[in-house]
Parts: sequence; C-alpha cells; structure tokens
Amino acid sequence: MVRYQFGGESELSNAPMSMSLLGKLQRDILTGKYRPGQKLTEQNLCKEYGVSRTPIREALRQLETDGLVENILNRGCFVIGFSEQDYEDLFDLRKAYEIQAVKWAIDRITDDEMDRLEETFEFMEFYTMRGDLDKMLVINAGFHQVIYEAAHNRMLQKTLTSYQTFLRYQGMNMVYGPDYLTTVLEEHRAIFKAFTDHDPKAGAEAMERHINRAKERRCG
Amino acid sequence: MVRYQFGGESELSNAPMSMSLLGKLQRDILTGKYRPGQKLTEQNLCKEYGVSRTPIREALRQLETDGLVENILNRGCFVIGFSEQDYEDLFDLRKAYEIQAVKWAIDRITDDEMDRLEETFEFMEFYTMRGDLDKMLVINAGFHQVIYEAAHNRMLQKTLTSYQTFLRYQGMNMVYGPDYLTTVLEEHRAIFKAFTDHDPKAGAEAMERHINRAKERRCG
DNA sequence: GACCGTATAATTGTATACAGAAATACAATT
DNA sequence: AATTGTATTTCTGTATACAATTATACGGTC
Repeated sequence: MVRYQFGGESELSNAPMSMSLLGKLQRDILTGKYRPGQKLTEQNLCKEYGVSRTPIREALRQLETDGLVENILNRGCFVIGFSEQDYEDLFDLRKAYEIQAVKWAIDRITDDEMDRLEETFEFMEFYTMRGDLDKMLVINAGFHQVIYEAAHNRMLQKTLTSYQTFLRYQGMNMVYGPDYLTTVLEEHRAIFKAFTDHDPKAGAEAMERHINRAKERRCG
Repeated sequence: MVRYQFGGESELSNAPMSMSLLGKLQRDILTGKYRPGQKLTEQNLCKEYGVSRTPIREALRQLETDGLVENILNRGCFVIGFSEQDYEDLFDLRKAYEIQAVKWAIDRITDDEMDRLEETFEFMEFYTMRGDLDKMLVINAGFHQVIYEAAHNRMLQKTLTSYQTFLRYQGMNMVYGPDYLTTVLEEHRAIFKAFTDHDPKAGAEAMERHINRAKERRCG
C-alpha cells in the first residue's frame, strides 16, 4: 500500500492533525500577512493564534533558524524581507540541491521509493490529461519530495522541503500559462526516464533544464 | 578599520558575550558528548547548563531545525546520528553551495569586502609562513566567511556557516599532513586570484578543486 | 516465568509570573 | 521648537506552575 501525503498540512513530524503553529506562521509571513520589517510582538501573536507565549516563542526561534525572521536581543522578532534578487537566487540554490538530489536519488533509490515515484508520475499524467492545475501543483511537489527522500540525506531533504514551502506560497500569486501542464509533464518525464535508465548524469541534466525553465516561468 | 571575528564564540547575532546556550549545545552534540540516539532530557540539560527549561526548549527547537536533534511529540529530543555517508555527502552539499557562493561573490563583492578578503588572504600567507596551524584553521574559516558575505545572500550564508560549524568540530579530530598549510594556501590563492581577475568561472573551478581536495584530506 | 492492567512517577506541552531591558510619554530646559 | 532627563509602560528573557502524556514499577493472572 502506498500512502500519499501531499496535503502539505502535516509538516513531517510533530503536527497535531491541524496545521501546526509553525506552519501557520510560515504561511502568514510568506503570504505577506506580516510585512517585511514588521515587528512580531509576542502578545499580539498570542491573541492571533490563541496560544500562550511559550509555543509562540519556540515557533519564532524556528522561524529564525529558517531565516524568515530576525531576532534582535531584547528587542524582538522582525519579519525578514526578500528582494527580487533573493527570489531569483533561490532558484539557483534550489537548482544546485535538486541536481545533487536527483544524482543521489538515482543511485540510492529503493524499490519501494521507485514504486512511489512511478505512481506519482502516473498521477501527473492523469491530472495533466484532466487539466487539473490545483492537483497538479500538489503532485508536482510530491514528485520532488519522493526524489528528496530517495536521495537519503536528511539535510538535503530538510533544505529542499523548506525551499518548496517558500516557493509554494510564492507560486500562489503566479499566473500559469496555457501549456504549463504539458510542458511540466514532459520535463518530469525526462527526469523520471533517468530513474528507469539508472542514469544520474541524464537525471542531473533533465533536472537542470527543469529548474532553469521553472525560473523563466517564475513558478515551481 | 577592519575588524575580525574569527573566534567563533559569537554566533552572528544574539550572543551575550560568552558562548550562547545554542552554541554550547551544538558543540556538545557535534563533539560527541551526547551520543547519537541519546535522549536529551530537559531537566538534565537544565542542571548541565544552569538555566531553566524555557531557554533549553528554545535552543532545542533551533537544533531541531538545524537537523542536529529530532523532536518526537510528547517524547522528547533525541540526538541525530550521522553516518560516514552523511559526512561524505556534506562535502558535496557544501561544494554545491560554495561554488555558487564564489560565483555570486565575485560578481557582487563590494570594495570593503574585497579589502577584507585581501587582508584575510595575507594573514593566510603569514600564518602559513609561520607554520601556525591553529591560527590557520581560524583564518581559513574566515576566508570562506568573507566570501559568503560577499555573495550577499542570507540563506546561502546561513547554510554555509552552519556547515562550517559542523565541519569545524569534526575537524578537531583530524590529523593534518605536513604540507597541509602550503597546499591549502595555494588552493586559496587560486580562489583569491579569481576575485582580483573578476572571473567567476575560474573562481568556481578553483573552489571545486579546493573542496574536492578537502574531501580527500577529510578536513576543511 | 511471562503477560497484562493499574497506579505511580517522570517528562513533555502549555500557561503564567516575575525580573530586566527597551520603548514611550511627558515635563523641564535650552 | 528642539532636546534632554525622568517616569511610566510595554515587551522580552527567564523561571516556575500546572495539565496532559508517556514511561516505569508493581501486583495479579495465566
């Protein structure tokens, strides 16, 4: 049995069913509810999310490590702003890791993971055929997630998952062209083929093309 | 006036003079005081570091985000173990980012940063001449830090700094060969030359060689 | 002796209380 | 009007208290 977990609601580990406080804060920062430079007062966040200061502070510390807020001693947390350059750069950082991920994944993937990758790709074909953009965006993220897992490196997985979260909320404002679905499908097909061919080099090249075009499209 | 901050005691932002709790925990995990799989009980850490649970918990959350511990809901924090493969992989992840860093840095470096890079390199030459390994290791980290800063990308800088911390504590157990100093100096000279030549491609190649050899040497 | 259920203890998650620092308001002074 | 010094308030940093969950110990049953 293969389970899918594309919803994005549960953040890998400790998520008590509903969206975690950390996830909510990530969302609200990345979607612009809190503006760059804005001070996040703990009291206000307590009221906003209906919890006490302790969990708020712990979430803020994680956001600090994630690089979404800056904590200045005795003065509080401030939302970090991202320039256009930062967003562009993110594609290059992601590209470097995605290429490494696919190379490792093709070498290290287990049979079970290969089954999941195949099934995920078949879902991509299905939803492309149906023209279901929303489902496609979710499956798209899932396809990459399987690769991250198959790379069998915790740090890589954490970092790329974090980038995905980042781009997911960014992508919510994007406009998707008419042939987005078919184009992206073919890009993923090339990547998937590299897995069936056990060809890390081809995988790296296909992934590089994929991310380069994603950068041009300015969406995942 | 150019100030150096190589000591590694102060972690960029909020470090109240002495080593921060987070830094101590990082050190004690990475140097093996706490073993992989070991449970970090909050009470014990309180006694160990002489603070209450609140700051301990906040530090643990940051360590979780950093990937040094795993937090299981209602069960506590456990030290994450790193395999030989993980350590090898880390060089590849670092390589990907260091190459990107040097390419951006050569494009984006300010005059002030260039002065600091030059001065740092001159210190490297001096300490190599003197055969001062300890100082050299510190300056080595500093040289890369200047590059990270010159790349002008917060995420890149955070990630690479974190890798440096990781490898620094690892490197403490390493044995350095007799020509380590001169070899490393020449590798850095090639990188530095790429900056004076404003040649990102050459910089990337020099950096790739540097990290590849570092991987062979199994130290910074 | 192995297994299971309950009671107890220990530990985590959350809320609150208190101390110290920073921001603010405001009066006095130039 | 601008500035400085002080008092007040607000907020962060830390410690502690309480609630919920998990781990442990122990006794009963097979």
